[in-house]
Order: sequence, then structure tokens, then C-alpha cells
Amino acid sequence: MDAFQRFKEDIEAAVGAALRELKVETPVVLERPPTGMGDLAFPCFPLSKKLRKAPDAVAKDIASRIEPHGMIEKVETSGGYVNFRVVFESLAQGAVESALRRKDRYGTPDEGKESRVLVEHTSVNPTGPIHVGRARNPIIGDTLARILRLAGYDVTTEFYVNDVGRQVVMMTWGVKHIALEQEPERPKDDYRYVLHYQQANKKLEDHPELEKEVDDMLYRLEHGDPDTVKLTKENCEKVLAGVMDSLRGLNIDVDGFTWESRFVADGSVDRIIEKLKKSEYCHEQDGAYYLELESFGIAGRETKWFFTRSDGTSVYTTRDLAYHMDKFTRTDVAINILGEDHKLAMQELAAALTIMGVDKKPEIVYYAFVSLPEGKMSTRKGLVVNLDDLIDEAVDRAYDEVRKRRTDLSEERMREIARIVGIGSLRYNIARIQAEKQIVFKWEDALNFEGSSAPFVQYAHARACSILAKAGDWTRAFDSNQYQNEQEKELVKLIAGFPAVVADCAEHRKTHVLAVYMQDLAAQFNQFYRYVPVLKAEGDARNARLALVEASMWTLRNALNCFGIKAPEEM
RNA sequence: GGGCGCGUGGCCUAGUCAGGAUAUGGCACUUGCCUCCUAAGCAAGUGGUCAAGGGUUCGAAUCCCUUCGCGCCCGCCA
Repeated sequence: MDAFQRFKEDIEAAVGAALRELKVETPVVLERPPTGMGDLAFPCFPLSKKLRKAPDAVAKDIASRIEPHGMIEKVETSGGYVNFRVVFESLAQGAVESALRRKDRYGTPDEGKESRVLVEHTSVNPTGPIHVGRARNPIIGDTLARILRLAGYDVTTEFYVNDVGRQVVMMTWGVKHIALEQEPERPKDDYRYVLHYQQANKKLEDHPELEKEVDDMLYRLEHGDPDTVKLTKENCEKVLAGVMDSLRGLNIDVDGFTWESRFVADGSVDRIIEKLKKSEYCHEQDGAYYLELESFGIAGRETKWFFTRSDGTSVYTTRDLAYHMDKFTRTDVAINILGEDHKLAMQELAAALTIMGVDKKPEIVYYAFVSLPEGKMSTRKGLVVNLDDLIDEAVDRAYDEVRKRRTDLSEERMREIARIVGIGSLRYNIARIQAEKQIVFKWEDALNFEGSSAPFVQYAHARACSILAKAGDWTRAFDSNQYQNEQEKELVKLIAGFPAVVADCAEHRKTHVLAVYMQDLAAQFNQFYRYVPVLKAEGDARNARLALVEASMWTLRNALNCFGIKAPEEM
């Protein structure tokens, strides 16, 4: 168990015992007091009423029953709070040693979690390149998966490929029947095929009589015509390869792909349809079947959820239902990263799972859309920023910054650092914001390299590496009594808090909380760097400070790694 | 019409789940700091009716109600 957790549990036990003596029952909720008032606090206001005593008197009463022991150095009261001070030397010894020993696993609990977690993210339609609006999904998904891994879960990531439905047929029809008159923006299949897709849409608008050809193709696809299935899948694969290529540019990959068509082909969709038809919620209208979901909390003009069309074929969410039932045979926890436009569909899916007798439900992380200052991103209106363009721009801007600062590096090294900094900057600027908040994409925010940004953290890491590189030989055994000034102590406390932050983010499926922590840690390291000499210190103090620098380095690096951001040793 | 989410200094943002001590950081702006481990840094300053109103409470950015603004959704599309 990490040192800070021991401190917390010591307090919880002591306060719990005191409360039993006072014959009151209340959960022991601790909070962080303002600086200078201890390390954890127990507010007594809720107890004030129960005991009919002033909060401060309650606090004094509780404090009088607790003797410093274990990780508790001091118990004080102030204005209705019982404030606890940690035994700093124990905390420091425990946390810094742990970071030096666990290295890139610092932040992981000693005992791993048993549960398997499947994070489904991205899952964009394979009909064209990925744009910035949609890129929020892989960034949140990949970051969350990395946090969960560090928190000790057995994590798999997956991309669900929508290779069924009208859009992919439209694209395939376009590839087959339309010759491109313009060059794609980039020599990549996702850019090439999206032109076929767009032109197919246009052609059908102008020539509605061709609609039947597309309908026929859709029919053949849904009824498993081998040639159509093969052709469609090949096209999707090509576009998908282009999309994944873009994502790898952001240091994002997935462990596997699941193709939607699989659930049509293997009969699982049909079995689900047959079972749903027998449900008491099922009704039929013009040959199409739906569930009446009003009793499942679905509100609005329409509470019917159609799970078949009148020709008997399935709709998207029906196939998604099959996918989720398949998921739950492979995982304990399913987490989906989805745009907020999927909320209703997921409510319907959850209701359908209940009706199917499945007691598990996917957990959904919803994110709001990224828009441009000019308005909503729209491929039709040409109002999009493609992810590839954003990456290129970020790396170019970062390259200019590197050049400005470093004249001693090789061209190759500068390019390498620019890539690390530029991409880190992008990822951080998405992951640092609560998923449910809308983002208006602005170049100056996305390419901000100072203040609250990835380069700020990367810079702190590079500084730590620089010190360690110049340190020569030093012994990893250190004495935590050497940490005497405030900058060192604050830094130690932040490092000690890292495992708890990782656990909290993992538990609540949040990425932005870790972003805030990482920023604080880097800021504190920079203060330490400014005020506390390391290499010029002597003897035990030098040794202890080097240990602290290395612990900082691992913590910064592990936090950056959670965001898929590389930690350069120089920049 | 109904459902869901968001609203915190000029701009971005933490805190909201679990009410509690002086509302967190950043950008921008003003001003200092490189004979000292990388100034992508550090320090100081200006700037707030926590959308508005009401309620609950000893205490509300946080909980409840109403209103306003923005986003998303309410298809036999995906």
C-alpha cells in the first residue's frame, strides 16, 4: 500500500474509533485543507447538530481522543476541523523509494485488479479521413485506457467498424461507378475514397433514378452476397488503414477491430431479433418490429425503438446489441467512448439488454462535439480540420520553437523533438478538458506550448533528466530527513499523491483530473528546480535530492505516458 | 413540445458526484529575474454578481425549483 493511503487509513480508523466513543455514526470523509493547516482534514460540521455542540467543540473532542501514531504526526483543530499532519519522513521515504523501485509502474497498486476492461473507442465510419471533431474520441479513449492500465486493470481497446449500412454501400457504389476528376488532398485511401463517397451522394441527388442501384447493392450486402460483402469490406479496410495511419500519428493504436458485418453473418443478429419479438414490449407495424420503451424511461415524441425494418433486416442498434452481448462474453467491464448524439441509442440499447436478460450494461463516456469558431464542423460545407493537417501544423510550429531555442542539435534530433512536443500539445489540449464540455477549436489554443500545456510538463521532465545525466554516480539509498525546505516537501507530497490520483481517474473514468495533477506536479518541480540546488549540494542532501529528482522524473513520465505523450530527455 | 448535457474574471479552465476554511490554474496585459542543474522556466501585479431568480441549510459554485443562453437528441439512418 502506498504511503499516503496508509496515512489516510490511519486517520479513518482513528476518527472512526473516536466517533464510536461519542456514539455517533457517520462516514469518515476527509478533505484537503488549505496549505499550512495540515495534510488531511475531517470537517465536524455535520456532527455539530447530532451532538448539539459547536463544531469547534466537536473537533476538539475528537482530537482529544486521538494520539499521534502510525503515519499521523500531529492532530490539531481549527474552526470546526480536525487537521492531521502526516509523518513527513515516512511519507517521503515510502513514496520516493516506491517511485525509484517501481519506475514506469509507479502509480500501479501492488495488487493488480482482477477485472478485465474493454474500452471501445473511435469507431468512426470508414468512409473518409478523421477530422478534429471526431478526434476527441480516440484521444479520450486511448488516454482512459492508459490510465486504467496504470491503475492495474487488464485493459483491451477495440475499434468497432461499421461496415454495414447505406454509407459504406454508397461509398462502394461510388468507387465502382465514378472516376475521380480531382486529386485527393493527400495520397491516402481515406482521402481518395471519401471523394468517391461525396461524388456518389452528389450524383444520386442529380440522378434519383440511380437510387435503385444503391438500394440493390444494400440489399445484396445485407443478404450476404459474397461479392458485395467482399468488395465493401475491402474498401472499408483501405479507408480504415488510412484512419489508423492518422491515429498512429497521435501515438494511438487499438488492440483489435470488430467488424459489424460479423454479427449479421454469424446469425447472432437474427437470434436476437427472434428473441426480442417474443418480448412483452414488442409490437409490429407494417412488418417492422419495435419495442415500446416508455417504461424504461425513454421520453420524447417517440418512445418506440424499431429493431427491424419492414423487410426484416436489422438496424444499427440491433447489431450493436449483438456486439455488446459478444463483448460481455469477453470482458467484465465495457466502456464506450461516444459522442453525445448517441445518448438515446444507448438508452435504447440498455433497455434492450435488460429485455434480453443481460444484467450487464456498458458504461459510456460521452463527449460534446468540437466545433470551429465559424460553426459546426461539416464535411458537406467543407468546414473541417482534418486530423492529419492539425498534426502537421502542430509539428511545424513545434519545430520553429525548437529552432528558436536550440542551435546545438542535429536537424534529425530537432525534428524528433518537434514531433514529440507538437503531438503532445494536441493530445493534452483535448484530454485536459472534461469530456462533456463543448470545445471550440482554435489553433492558438491547440498549439499553445507554454503555461497549461504538454510542453510545460515535458520541459520539467527534460530538466530532471538533465540533472540526472550530469549527476554521475550516486547511491539510491537516501535519508528522507534531508528534505528540509518547503519546495522539497511540497514536491514529495505531490509525488506521494500520484497513485491516489491514478486510482481516482480510473474509477471515475476521467482524464482531465490527471491533467490537472500533472500540471501541478510540473509546476512544483519547476519551483524546486529554481530554488533548490541539486548538483551543487553535498553529501546526503545531494543524494536525497537526486532521489527526489528521479522520483519526479518517473512520476512525470508515467503521467505523460497516460496521455500517450512522450517524455523527451532534452528539448 | 419533450429528454439529456453544458454555463466559473476579456478568453480557456479546476472545484459540482460526497455542501464547509481566503473559488483552482493557465492565456492575454503590466513589472522584475539568465556570470547560477535548459528562461518552453520562476516571481509579483491588474481582473470574479461562480448565467439569473427563488428555496433548503449554521453554511451553497456544489443540493432542490423556476427562468434564460448554448449544444446534442426525439428516423423502419448510422
